[in-house]
Amino acid sequence: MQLNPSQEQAKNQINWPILILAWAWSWKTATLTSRIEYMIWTWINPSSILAVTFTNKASKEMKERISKKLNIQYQINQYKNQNLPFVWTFHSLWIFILKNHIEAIDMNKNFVIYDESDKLSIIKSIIKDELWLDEKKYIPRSIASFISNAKNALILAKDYEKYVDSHIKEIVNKVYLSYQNKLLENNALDFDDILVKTLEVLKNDEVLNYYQEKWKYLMIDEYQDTNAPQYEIVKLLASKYRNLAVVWDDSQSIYSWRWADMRNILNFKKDYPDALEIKLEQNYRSTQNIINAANEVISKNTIWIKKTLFTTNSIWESITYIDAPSDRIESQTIAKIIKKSANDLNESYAKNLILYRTNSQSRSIEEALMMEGIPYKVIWWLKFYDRKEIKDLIAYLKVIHNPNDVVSIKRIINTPSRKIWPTTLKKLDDYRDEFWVTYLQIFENISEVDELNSWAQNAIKKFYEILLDLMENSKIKEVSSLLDYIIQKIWYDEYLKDDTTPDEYEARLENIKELQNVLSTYNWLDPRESLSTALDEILLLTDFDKKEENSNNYVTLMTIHTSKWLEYDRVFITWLEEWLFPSFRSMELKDLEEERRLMYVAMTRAKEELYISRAWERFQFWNYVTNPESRFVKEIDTKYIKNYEFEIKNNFFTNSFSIKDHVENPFRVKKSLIENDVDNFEIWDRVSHPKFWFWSIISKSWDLAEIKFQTSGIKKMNIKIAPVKKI
DNA sequence: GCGGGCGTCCTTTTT
DNA sequence: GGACGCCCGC
Repeated sequence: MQLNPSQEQAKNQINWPILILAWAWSWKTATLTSRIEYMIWTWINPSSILAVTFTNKASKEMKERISKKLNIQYQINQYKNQNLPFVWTFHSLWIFILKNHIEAIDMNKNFVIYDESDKLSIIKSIIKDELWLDEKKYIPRSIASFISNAKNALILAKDYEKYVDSHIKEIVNKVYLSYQNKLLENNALDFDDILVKTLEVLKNDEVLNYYQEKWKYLMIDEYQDTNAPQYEIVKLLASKYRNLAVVWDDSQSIYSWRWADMRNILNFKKDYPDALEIKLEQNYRSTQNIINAANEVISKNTIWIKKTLFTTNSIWESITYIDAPSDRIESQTIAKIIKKSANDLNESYAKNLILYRTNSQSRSIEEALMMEGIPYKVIWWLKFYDRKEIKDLIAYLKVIHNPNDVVSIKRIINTPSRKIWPTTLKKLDDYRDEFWVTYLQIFENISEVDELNSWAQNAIKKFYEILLDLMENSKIKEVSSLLDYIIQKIWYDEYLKDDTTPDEYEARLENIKELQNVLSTYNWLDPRESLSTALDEILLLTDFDKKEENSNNYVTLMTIHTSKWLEYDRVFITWLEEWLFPSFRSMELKDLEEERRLMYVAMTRAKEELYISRAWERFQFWNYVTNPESRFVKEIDTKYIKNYEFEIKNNFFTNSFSIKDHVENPFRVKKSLIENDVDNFEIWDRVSHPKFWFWSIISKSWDLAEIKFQTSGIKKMNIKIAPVKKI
């Protein structure tokens, strides 16, 4: 590949901070790879180069390119090889640092990582059993999001008190403190902690110095998506040698809801006022028409860096608009188009990507694809790890690895059933709190726990024996045979068979087999190490990462967020309706602009053909609703668009729903004529709202109330006239 | 104590 | 429409 002048400039500037603006498909990965190659060519030690990406996919791609260029091979634990540049995702990099140096902040390196549901179960138990509060008023998910917010703003539990300015935050403060204690006791970290603790570790001068010397050349991709802790960590790592290159695109910033903060770009310029700025503006993928239309949409944003994205691809294929009467016809049309081009042109189904705003929207499309007999695959993040059988087995592995992991112990102690019931567990917990011992210590001396009858003691003793045996075996067995051994030892297969229908049983066996496959890639490491490496990586693993690109003949379905980084010949963007995309939760300017960037990302996934679709009538929220056409469709000049011609116009409504089923869109209920009695509403009352669903009141002064949605923002409303109902 | 049945609460987006 | 929690009957 021949680099263009700006790419060339980015490649050659290796001893200076640089800021690279890279628009969609400007070959930034290729540029970065050339830069690495060039560095090595100037005798820079490869292992002192660190490149960080957001997704496993991106890091895999970069590794492949580097392998090719340098003619070398990456292996699973790349850090063992001293002669390769480090290419990592943010999360695996932080975990690597923690594995090596978490002792600097007095934690044990056998820590485990808790996922979202582990986290919620801890928070729930704190709210219920420790604070004796009603989990319906103090919703665990909501409290969890407060805590997550705090962590990403770098507010530690011990400092949270200073920020308490409302009743709810008082509760959050208590939960936060207790939650962190529990994590510490369990030797566990949650996702946010991975960042916070890494930063803490790097505040140790000796450790920091070690990494500054280790990685003298830093490259960060997708910098617009970094959040505060990530920014701080990168700043620390780069502060000594100042060889930091960051790549970003403001138009593709779609993670502000995860605290990604574009101000980090401004901070970068402040930290490195002498930084060189380079723009990569040539798009090497899409046709001019798609690029023009995408530019036009994004230019409606008020915060937007002027783009002169251009391409030399001169084909002017129009964007096709499927303006369907019903959701069923929308999906059927998509299926037909795919089927037709597959049949007529004998092309692979793998050319097609179907995008939607939220995961739940895949269903209607799946049905149509199924009807046409088109093979497809829905990509759901973390779905693999979320499955019960996988969680069960991984919980066993986690406990073997870290016996302090109480959450996992609780998960497995009665799975399969050992008749160790919740009351027994409660007694164990009380005992543990009273005598300050670990579960394992209790198990060892179970006969001293007088609160338990001999039957329960015996059951636990048996469980403990199993555990000991598994731990013993983990020292000698490679990780995939350890899994075999666990399954056999706990009679897991029989448990599944009893517990499920034959079909489900088959599906679960499939998943376990898949887990086996994943684990067996770690077999060549020594047993303990393979267990620990596998556990870290499985948690970060997703369906998406297992997907071999274009190797199979199926249509791919995913959310737009997931599609970032990918390119397909033919792309369908579906459900283009107001309230859905843009989402009804994102109607404020700031959020709306992020939705628009999301549309930009979606459009630029297409290389050759782009289809956009909406339906006049769709079955949604257990009703038939009509939503107006998305503003994003209107924002594309009609000269770029042609309308899809439906073949059998008269058949629309025989396929569709009868008119009487149709109801008013619940999102667009006109302001209520009924005046609410203001005195009926109290703080902490839960109310329903036709547009925003379920809320609770967090403050009230006469008729003006602040109402908080469970996971998102606070809205001010006048209770008297707002269409709210007490529930 | 367990499991089935019924009521409640939901659905952004993900490392 | 489905997941999950809770209640009540064995």
